[in-house]
Amino acid sequence: MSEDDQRPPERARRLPRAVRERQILDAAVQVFSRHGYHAASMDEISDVAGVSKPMIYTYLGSKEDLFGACIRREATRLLEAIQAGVKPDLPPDMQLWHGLRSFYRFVAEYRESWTVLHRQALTVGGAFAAEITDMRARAIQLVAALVVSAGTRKGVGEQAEFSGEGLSAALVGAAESLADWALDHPDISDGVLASWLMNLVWLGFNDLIEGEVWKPSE
Amino acid sequence: MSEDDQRPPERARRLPRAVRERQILDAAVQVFSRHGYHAASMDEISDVAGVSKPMIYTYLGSKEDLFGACIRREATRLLEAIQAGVKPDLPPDMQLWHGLRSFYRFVAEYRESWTVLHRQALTVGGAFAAEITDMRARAIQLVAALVVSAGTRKGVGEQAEFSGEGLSAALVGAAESLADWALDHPDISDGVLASWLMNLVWLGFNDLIEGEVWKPSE
DNA sequence: GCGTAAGGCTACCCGCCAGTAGGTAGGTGG
DNA sequence: CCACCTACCTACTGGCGGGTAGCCTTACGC
Repeated sequence: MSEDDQRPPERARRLPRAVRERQILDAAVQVFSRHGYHAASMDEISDVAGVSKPMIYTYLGSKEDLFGACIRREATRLLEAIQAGVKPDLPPDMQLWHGLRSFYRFVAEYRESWTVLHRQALTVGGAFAAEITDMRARAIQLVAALVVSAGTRKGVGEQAEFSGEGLSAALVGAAESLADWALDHPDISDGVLASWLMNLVWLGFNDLIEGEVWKPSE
Repeated sequence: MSEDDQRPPERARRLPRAVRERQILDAAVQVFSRHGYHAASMDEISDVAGVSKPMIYTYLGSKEDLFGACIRREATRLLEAIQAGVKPDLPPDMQLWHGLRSFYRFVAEYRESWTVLHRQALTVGGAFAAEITDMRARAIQLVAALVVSAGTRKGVGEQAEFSGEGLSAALVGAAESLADWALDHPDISDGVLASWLMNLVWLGFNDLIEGEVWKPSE
């Protein structure tokens, strides 16, 4: 009998570092997205990655370092996905629409990335929470710029019924919430989701610009 | 010398069970809202409550039980606060407006309750996540009922540009996100916040009902 | 003034898990 | 075939924190 008939379950061996790091990060994102930072154990991550625990420590450092690496990789992916879809020379509403479509496409394709960024990253507290909050704030300001540019173009300043930043915060929240909802309704396309939001938000926003205002009726 | 000149830092002693339970729950909400479920330690909670750890276990059971008690108390508070503000015989838009105002008043007054419910409860997984998701789903359906009642009144059914449930999910998300934003802007009143949202959402929604639809421009 | 029950605490146990020490196996140059 | 390096692993430790055993103390009935 030859010496290879007793090989254990055939685990890939002696792979280059870059490949291992990818495997580990993939596994970490998966486990973190399922259990959250604190409830995730390094043992489970190493299991899923098909790699022993010390590998993780040599390649990617402590648990916190690992989580940071995940967050940054996924955040970069998300931003790149959105930027790839946006066409800067279009009018504000079309820019927003394309951004939204890219966003929903990303969330559908990388649900675990989205879960980690949206749900889990804030629960760690400290530096990561700040990092994420920051990124979100930048997203809000980006949207606010679109909104305000569309607004001032028509001569609307800041007034009681109108705060660009506040409205943008609401809009971003609406987009996120709809993303979560869409995870349970995978048959709805990104175009439809983006359209819903545009119809909800942009029409109302247009009215506001035109000076039409909703007021409590008594 | 009398026997009371060496009293330690004057901790309230021998209080009835109901009072202790309140103290413990208050402390737990505070600590859970700061650190999240897993990172919160029973020792810290007992410290903040001014009570020893075994008290917590005799009165409120395990850590999970305690968290459940927090969630349920705060959820009840929130629902009662909203129901207290809503006037069921008004038209849909005014109902929504009053509900939103009550909601923002609650969030401003009990920020920790809101944080626990919104941020932390989902990270525990299992029964609590389900419970919260469920509550949120009920909130969405409630809003959806308002939206649809206003919609069908004008003869609009389900169509490509219009999904009552989807829009409501977006609306609830917008409301939540604006609540988070408002936590950093405490000078903005609940009435103003609610008005912003009404202007953003209700106007757009009205247009939609009237058959005006936003479409990508090419 | 003495039993006894209920309020309350100190001091401990023990499992889980982040992090590591120290070793083996396969490849490469001489 | 020997020296050495790098990829990789098994097996451990140390501490943190959930949960508890057992004791003290105040109030009250008799």
